[in-house]
Amino acid sequence: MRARKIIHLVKLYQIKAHLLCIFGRRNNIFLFRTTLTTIKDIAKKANVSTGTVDRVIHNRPGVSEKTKILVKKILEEHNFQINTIASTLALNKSYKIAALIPEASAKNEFWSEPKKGIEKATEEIKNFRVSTTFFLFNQFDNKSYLTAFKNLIKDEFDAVLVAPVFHKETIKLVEYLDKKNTPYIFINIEEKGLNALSFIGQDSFKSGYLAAKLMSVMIPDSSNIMIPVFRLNTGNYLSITERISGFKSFFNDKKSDLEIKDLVIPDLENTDGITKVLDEQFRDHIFGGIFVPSSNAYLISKYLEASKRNNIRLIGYDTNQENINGLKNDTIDFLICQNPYMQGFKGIKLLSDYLVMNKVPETSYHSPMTIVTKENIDSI
Amino acid sequence: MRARKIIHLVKLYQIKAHLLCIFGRRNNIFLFRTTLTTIKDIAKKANVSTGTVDRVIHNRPGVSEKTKILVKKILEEHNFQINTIASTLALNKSYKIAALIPEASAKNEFWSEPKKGIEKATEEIKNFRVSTTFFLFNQFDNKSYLTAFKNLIKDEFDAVLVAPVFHKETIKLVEYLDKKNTPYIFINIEEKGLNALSFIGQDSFKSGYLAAKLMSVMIPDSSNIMIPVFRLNTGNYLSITERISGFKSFFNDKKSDLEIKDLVIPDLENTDGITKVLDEQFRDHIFGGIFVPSSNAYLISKYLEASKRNNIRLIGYDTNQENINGLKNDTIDFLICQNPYMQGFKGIKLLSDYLVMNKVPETSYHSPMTIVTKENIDSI
DNA sequence: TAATTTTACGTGCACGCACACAAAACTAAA
DNA sequence: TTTAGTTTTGTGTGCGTGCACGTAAAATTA
Repeated sequence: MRARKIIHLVKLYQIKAHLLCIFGRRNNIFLFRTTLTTIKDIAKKANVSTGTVDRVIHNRPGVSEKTKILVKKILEEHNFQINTIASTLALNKSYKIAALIPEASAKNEFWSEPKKGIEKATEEIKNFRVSTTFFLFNQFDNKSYLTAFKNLIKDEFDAVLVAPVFHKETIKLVEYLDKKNTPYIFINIEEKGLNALSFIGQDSFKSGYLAAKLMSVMIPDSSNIMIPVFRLNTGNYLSITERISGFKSFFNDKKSDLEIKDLVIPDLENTDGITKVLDEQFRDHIFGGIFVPSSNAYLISKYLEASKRNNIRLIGYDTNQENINGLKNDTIDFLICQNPYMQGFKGIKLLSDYLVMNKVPETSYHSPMTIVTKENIDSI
Repeated sequence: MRARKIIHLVKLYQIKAHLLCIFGRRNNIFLFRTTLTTIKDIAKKANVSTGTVDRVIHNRPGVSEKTKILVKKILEEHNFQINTIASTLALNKSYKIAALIPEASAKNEFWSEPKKGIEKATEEIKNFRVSTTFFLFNQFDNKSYLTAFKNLIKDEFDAVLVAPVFHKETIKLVEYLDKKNTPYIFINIEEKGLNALSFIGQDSFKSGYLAAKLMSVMIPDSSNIMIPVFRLNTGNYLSITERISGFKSFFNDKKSDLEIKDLVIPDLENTDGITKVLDEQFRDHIFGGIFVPSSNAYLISKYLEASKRNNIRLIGYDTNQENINGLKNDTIDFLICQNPYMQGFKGIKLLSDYLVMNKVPETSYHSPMTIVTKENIDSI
């Protein structure tokens, strides 16, 4: 018994000695370390019990104004921050996060990446008793989005990660969450003006601007550019609009007199239809480049290949398999990629940090715009 | 007393109920959750005490073969993973990481970013009792690197994060660390063939390849390209070589017959000297583009401006202030940026994970090659 | 002034794990 | 069979925090 105490004393001594921080500089050696002050230490300094310190920290009632002020002062003096890992252990509380994202399909595997990121993050935070439940929907079917939402509200969740693919339906969802005071983060698609805790995704406008830059160095100043928009891209409609306006604003800023032709393509399932519409355009114009503001660049790529139109520069979004094929056979020049894995990962991490340690995230995290070419595709 | 027990039982029940996982699919709802099995649970199943389970988990002696096998079986059946946060709390052990990186100067603020990343990571892991000590050196002075190293070995560290700026000196450092069995990770500069736990930085070869791609779309096929190398870039010499060979290999692969002129510039402090060397080159050749494989693109940029040579495409590395100026006044077209903040952050995180939870990192993490232009510089 | 309520603070257990130590279960020699 | 030694297993304490509960002292009421 005695011996054990001594051993613990020695341990304690080692730690305390170890924690003797030398802040400041000496021989270019910096110690960067935040002292581990415990509520016990604080309690001793304030001549109160740990219970009182705890009450002060959590603003629980039952502390006289006098001691409250004293303890608060000492807490601040020591820059005390609660030890989250001990706290979670003691709290023994579990959190449930819902992830409302599109399901990946063979045709469109984009959303498998955020899902993987979410799963990885969930794995990392499981010891904090945070779990994730997926509610998947068809990104082309707003009904399925509503169904997923209805399934979601059957249970209680502490936070929600949403890919707000459908605007109107998202308003309803948000209304519900706001009423319930449930925090939520948007990923991939930005919805401004709502009470989201944060947004994680690309700055669509700037990505369009960058695409324009790339286009401008590839084509002569006098060229025309086509921007085809596919009807069925119901989802990230706003992103697409933003990308386009970013793209155009580059040439505006440059005071370039090159012409940009918007083109709506009604049905992305119908190859013949696409061909017809594009043939028409090419009859009337000479295009130097095509900017596809969605992930469907491969459709244009296939058309260009089939109709043997060479020397037309093509820039698109996202590294889905068909786009990658386009890159590899030299019909697509650049793809702008938005790190979808990271979006899912970060989304869950931020929500977990918010729930577990009350860490309020930034209002937005813009994922880096990785530029993918035939040459670097394998290293992305 | 009785009441308290009951409350705890209720708590326990809630958690267990909560953990009743429904794996698999139902209405597109997935529960992604790894069950929280404790050593207590395992002990009960195996009809042994938690002490025995603990001994088995950590391969400690004193367990009969029979029970060891039994416990191991049950551990595997439940896919048991120790709860790191409870473990660190119980271990009450502290780890010290040394960070051996160049110091940022007014002239070269690049290394302030990894430092910030390291500080941020340290802050995040402080509750795991991991601390970081900086040993800074002058990136142009190998003596200072050795001094920093000597300061480092005065103390004992559990892991080291190194920017191996000087090759020969790094060999010595590594020899020492290997003997001491201290794990180390390289950031920013790759040193192959050593026992580093991991490398975090750019794939220099691929970045050169990408630069070549960008260059190739900007200049006519018949142009000449200049690659100036500055003598004083002692540090990342290998990276620079790799970048150059990546760059050249792009045009090799393309079977392009354009000419690439290597140029060694002796003294980067002497503007007149630079001007003289470059003037000479421009007298003899017509260059369509210049690829600066170091962070000194701004020197070329200044020359081009001063000598009023327009329409020469310029690609460089790193977003230091002078390079940014070059971007903004349109003399530099592209900068390839290597996310230095992330390198520091990730380096510390990986070492901490390795120390605290024995998580072995990948052998290399290549940071995304962000392409910076005048147009997106403000959003990076 | 006593009885009662309210306020203010201390105490002890639990979270999941690690580890020192106690205890029990064998083993083998006397 | 007893005893000492060895191996195996069980127990208890602490890590830092949260919280239910206990309890003096102070404030209020009768």
